[in-house]
Amino acid sequence: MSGNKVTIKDVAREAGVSISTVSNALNNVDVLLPETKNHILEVAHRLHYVPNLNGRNLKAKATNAIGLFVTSITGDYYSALADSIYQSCRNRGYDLHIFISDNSEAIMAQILGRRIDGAVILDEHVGESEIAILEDSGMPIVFVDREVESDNLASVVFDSYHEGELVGNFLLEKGNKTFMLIRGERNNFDSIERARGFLNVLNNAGVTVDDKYIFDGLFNREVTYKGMLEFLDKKLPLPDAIFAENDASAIGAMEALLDRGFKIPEDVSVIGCDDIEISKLFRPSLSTVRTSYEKQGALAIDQLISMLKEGAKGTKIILRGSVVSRESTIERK
Amino acid sequence: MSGNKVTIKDVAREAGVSISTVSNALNNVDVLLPETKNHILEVAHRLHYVPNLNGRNLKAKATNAIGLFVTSITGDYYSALADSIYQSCRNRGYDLHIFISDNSEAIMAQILGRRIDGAVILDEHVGESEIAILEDSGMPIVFVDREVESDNLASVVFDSYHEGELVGNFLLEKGNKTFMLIRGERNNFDSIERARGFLNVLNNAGVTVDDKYIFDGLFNREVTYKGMLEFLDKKLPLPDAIFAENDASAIGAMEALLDRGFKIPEDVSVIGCDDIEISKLFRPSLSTVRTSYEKQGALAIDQLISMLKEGAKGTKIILRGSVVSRESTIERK
DNA sequence: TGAGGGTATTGAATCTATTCAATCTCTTGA
DNA sequence: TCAAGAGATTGAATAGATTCAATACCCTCA
Repeated sequence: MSGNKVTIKDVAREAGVSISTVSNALNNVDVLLPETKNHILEVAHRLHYVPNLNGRNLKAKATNAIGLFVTSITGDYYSALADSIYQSCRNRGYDLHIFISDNSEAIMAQILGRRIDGAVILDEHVGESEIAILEDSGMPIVFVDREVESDNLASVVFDSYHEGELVGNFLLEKGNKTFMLIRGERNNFDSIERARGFLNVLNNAGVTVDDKYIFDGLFNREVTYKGMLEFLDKKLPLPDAIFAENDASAIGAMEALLDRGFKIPEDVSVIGCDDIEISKLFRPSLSTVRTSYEKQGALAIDQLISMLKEGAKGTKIILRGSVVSRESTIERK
Repeated sequence: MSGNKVTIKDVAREAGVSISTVSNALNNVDVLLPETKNHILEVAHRLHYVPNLNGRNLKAKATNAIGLFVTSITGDYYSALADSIYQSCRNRGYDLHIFISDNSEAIMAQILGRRIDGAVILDEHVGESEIAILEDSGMPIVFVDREVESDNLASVVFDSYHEGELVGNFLLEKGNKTFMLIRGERNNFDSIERARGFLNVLNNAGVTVDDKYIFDGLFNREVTYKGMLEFLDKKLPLPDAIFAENDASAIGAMEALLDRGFKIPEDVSVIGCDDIEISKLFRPSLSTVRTSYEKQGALAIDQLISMLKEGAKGTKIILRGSVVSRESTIERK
């Protein structure tokens, strides 16, 4: 009926051998008579025996599993990253356990509680003091949202400043002369860096952006939609091009413009950043900056596994994006 | 420097008490002198002690964790479901471990290996024989992609047949007379049921759909886009309304229609099923059938936890959707 | 003063699987 | 025939935590 938990002891009794022998048979330790081994395997299979992982991992001091810690699982970034990390783990023979977390305690419990052999962390809840503890624990960990580098701590991050530069150069090359910047969150690192890169490029070209043409979209579609409508109500002249610091925000801006009857890109060009799924599907399709989340995930696992298997030291990897030009931007004379 | 693994033994030695006393202090067993307990807690904190979960779970025969097994983590359905399951687990005080899987062995290893106390499974790789083993194991499990019901096995599924009926009735009430059906996959249960519900409603109203107006979109945007272009090239009269069995497919159909210069909904109405994120954002926004993944996730966890805590028996829950009317459908005279 | 009783603490068993040294069995060769 | 050696199997220790019966201690009261 139920509660039928088969242990190695049951297999041993049923097969008429010792527990050690069953263990050897199951772990391919090549010292058994083939007939003994086959018999044990047959019995184990018949009883639906599956090793208790708690016992196994306790003794082995290893789990063959990697943990991925994220604050959310919704959204293109998270799912693309999780997916590429999954693929990489799979190719390398590791199990992947994904944990969603809204505080760092659970993360520390899983990592220091030895339920995994290594971790990838994308979670701003983890603070400096916890990083120090993690470093001290010797557990190999790769951060994908901050720059860290030590014996057992590594990171794979994007160059947000460069993304801002890319957009600035792209828009200038297309002949745009006046600009609007829709910011993300004021104290978000990526937001600050994208803005800095963008504005520096413009400044170097002798272009300044008036404060009236900068507002906070908070990386959010609805917020930007409303912000854009407010801007349009002021009846100021439209800029040649708008840079929204992420695609969700850019879509919100485009919706507001379209709802007010403006044509994109004829009246104004719009470019975002991130290349989320909707960007390609929206009409007009959105120009943007693509960074490879797949590459980020793969590099994170590569690094984690070389720390795990070869005892490699953690390093810091910085990835750069590239512009994807679509319908929402146009060449201006 | 590193590899610094603190065990309960270290805490006991440092605090000058026995291992049992440390265990009692940490687990709030109320038999200790407050000063002893506080001292132990202080030492444990100072040493950054975190219990080894393998040891703890082995002895306790419980993990306080629920496993979610999915074949993928990308896509609106998976992420919405995972998110609602996460929220429910969190509210109930359980950890959630998400596992992506492309075969059933890993699932069986985790579940029968006792690394979790219960599971939610959305994974067609799990076959009948494995379900029998799971049932026999007594482990509480909720399936969200198939109907199962036994002492420790439960399910929460959608009524796809009813979804098809909803669309049929909705389109008939809007005055549509001729129809096109874009199917999903021929041997997919949801696809079969949605088609059956839709066509039955039409048949009961005396309407038939010619085979020329039925094609397979495989639940896929690109495939449907191409299929729709092929259809349009035949220059057959457009139907009043098109039902695509999922939203991705409906978006593909709309893209083809728009690219050929047709107007939606003036020339033809389009309705999908699933209410994915893009549906609301696309222009025109897509009418569709909404089923609550959030509710599905919450019910799955409700059920799982009552099996876990109260030893409740598994039941079968069937959820129904409702039509969301947006810009892509119109009233016809 | 010493038996009885309550409270705080500890020792030892236990959970399951792995590992390695020890044992047992069989064969071979002097 | 028996020692040596090879090969197969087993016993016992171990991993880190929990649990419960047992002990130690202190106080009270006859």
